[in-house]
Amino acid sequence: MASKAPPIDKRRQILDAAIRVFARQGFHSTRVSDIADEAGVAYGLVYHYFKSKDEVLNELFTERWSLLLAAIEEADRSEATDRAKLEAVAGFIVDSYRHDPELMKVIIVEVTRAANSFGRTHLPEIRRAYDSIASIVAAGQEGGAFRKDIDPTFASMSFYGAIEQLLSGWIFDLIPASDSDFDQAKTLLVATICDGLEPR
Amino acid sequence: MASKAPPIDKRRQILDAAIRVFARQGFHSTRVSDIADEAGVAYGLVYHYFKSKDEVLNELFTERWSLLLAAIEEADRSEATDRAKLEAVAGFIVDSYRHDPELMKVIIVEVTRAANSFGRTHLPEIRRAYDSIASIVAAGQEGGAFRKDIDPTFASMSFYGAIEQLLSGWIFDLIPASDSDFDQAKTLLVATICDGLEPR
DNA sequence: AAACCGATTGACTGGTCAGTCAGCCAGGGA
DNA sequence: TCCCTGGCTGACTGACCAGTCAATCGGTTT
Repeated sequence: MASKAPPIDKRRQILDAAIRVFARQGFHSTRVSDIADEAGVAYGLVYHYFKSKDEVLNELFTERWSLLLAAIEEADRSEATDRAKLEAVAGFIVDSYRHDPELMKVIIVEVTRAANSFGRTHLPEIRRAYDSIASIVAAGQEGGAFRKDIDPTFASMSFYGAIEQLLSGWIFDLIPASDSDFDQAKTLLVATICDGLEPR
Repeated sequence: MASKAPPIDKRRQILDAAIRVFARQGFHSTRVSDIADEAGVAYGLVYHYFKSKDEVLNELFTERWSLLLAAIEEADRSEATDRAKLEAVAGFIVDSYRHDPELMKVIIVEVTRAANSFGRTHLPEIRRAYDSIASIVAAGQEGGAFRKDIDPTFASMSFYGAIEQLLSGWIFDLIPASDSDFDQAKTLLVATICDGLEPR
């Protein structure tokens, strides 16, 4: 008993190879043969497990984005202060990058910031993230923790935009990306959005 | 005398057509023939004026980005308050979108947020924008207008990221884009980054 | 051992386009 | 009138690559 799955999961192997190749060359300039080569697998096998090249990227995105959505929604529902909820969101995304920079690079560069081509399909899911963040802000306004003259949707876009810009900076070596930079970023992100630049 | 240039500038005509087509279909899925058709011009003429399809996009980006850089750098040098300088930057970008949404869509979607493929070539110029904004923030910190515990580069990335995210929201119909939304955005953008979400 | 079946292989096909190029045409000069 | 020049034309080519498919392999069942 207990041996329906082959010893090595070729499907997983292909997905992991795809992460590496997409991160290195970008989705558009990777050939399906590149993925197969990187995975050490025959060309045709990619099509045994996936309907198309697009579906490979799809799978990578969905796998990770659902985690991210879950994390944001959990923060939203938690009992923490509103500011701590935002910290949790920023923290989760920054840590995602820290632990798997290649995957996050692919997701941001090829999906999230490619809303014209590939990301178009996923706009609803992407939007759900903005909405959940907006919901945290709205709750903060209700409870008096945040001022009420800034539209929650607007605040959410700014916050998320700042996070993504930061990741882009790391991805393309525009800003230093050490462990301490990551930790600082979490704090500063929230400090900026909550306290602002002007001294109190 | 005075007629070296043909009555209609075909080169300009091609560039304008390219803006429309790139905005509609995205760079990757527009064929050079699409540009020629939209411009009402023969296929080969595109190659008379431009070395390649890439060069068309290049030209569009450079044309507009240099204006943007000039505007930011002028704000940086001006005598206004530091907060007003940031307002000038946000205002210029928002107005650019208001007056020419298709061009800005192309620039953001195909260059600025496509740092992996096309944007890679332009990273230095893009970076210059971040740096100039950072320089405004740094000046504000020197003069005591801004708190000093937030790294200027970090603040600059957050600010620019927020702006770009907002434009993306307009571009992809995630948030309403009326004239009053544009005006509000300028103010809120600066209010958020300077004052923060928490009440004072 | 023979039939069976899903995993695996990689040569091949069909379609798509960027870029080339040989030549056309209009109008200015001799 | 007849060249000459350079903007302009669009059919054509060569390269590239996603996706197909017929064949093979290796393990399991009867």
